[in-house]
Amino acid sequence: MTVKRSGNATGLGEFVRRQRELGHLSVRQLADACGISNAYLSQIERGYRTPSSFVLKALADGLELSAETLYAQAGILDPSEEDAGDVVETVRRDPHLSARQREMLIEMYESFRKLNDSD
Amino acid sequence: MTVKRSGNATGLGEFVRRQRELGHLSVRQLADACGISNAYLSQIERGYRTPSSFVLKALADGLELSAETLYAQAGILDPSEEDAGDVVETVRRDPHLSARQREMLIEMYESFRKLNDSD
DNA sequence: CGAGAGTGCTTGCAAAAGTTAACACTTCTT
DNA sequence: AAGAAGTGTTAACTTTTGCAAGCACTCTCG
Repeated sequence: MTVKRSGNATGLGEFVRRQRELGHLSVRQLADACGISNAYLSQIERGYRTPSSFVLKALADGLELSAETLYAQAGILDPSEEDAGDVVETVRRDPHLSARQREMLIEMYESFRKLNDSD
Repeated sequence: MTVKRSGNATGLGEFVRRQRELGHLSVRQLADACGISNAYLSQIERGYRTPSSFVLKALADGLELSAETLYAQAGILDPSEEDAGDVVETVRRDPHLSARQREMLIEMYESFRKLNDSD
């Protein structure tokens, strides 16, 4: 195969592992939720295997995040196509919220970020 | 693998073939453009093979359509997930949050919206 | 008529994906 | 202390992916 492969495979694995740990799931729990074997998930997380589209999709579902995010992490979707967007900016621009509500959401978001960083 | 597979695999193949013919490309031409073998492309189009994420991405590029479109055809991406923009989507895509944190933010956001609507 | 060159398709194989069954380790229970 | 149950990982295996090489066919051209 001439197609570029596995350039970001490790990045994907690390991302999956981080997401799994943030959700306090064991390898077996997530693997079961995804319908794949725990051994395989372990290998994916450590960059020894490159999951297929279907497994990637199942992982996204199991981790409860959008498939785009995972695909972007895998280096499959162009950044321009996925563009995760900045939560803070999007909240600021939302015309349906009051100023106070915006503030609360942003504060909540940032406290989550801070929490996760200190893990 | 227990993950649902190849449900739409044939649909994908037919779609690729249609797109290729619309572009007046031969199997070999598209295969070359995608960096895959013509034999393999032929099998994909007739539903005998399920292309990996990387090949799918290459096919999208070769056919000059967005990866989302192809992934949707493959039954991998939900069509609803295709457009970005609002707060909920942005939160769902944020790679730095845990599943629970995402849920909390979204719930908070939606309760705000509901509150505001009833004014 | 041939000889190229174009079309899609089949075959056989190497390499990668993915599974089952174990392993070594920790933690909790009795 | 020992056993049960949880953690992640390894090894050996089967299945699928993806390719190189070649097949059969059509069309064009000298």
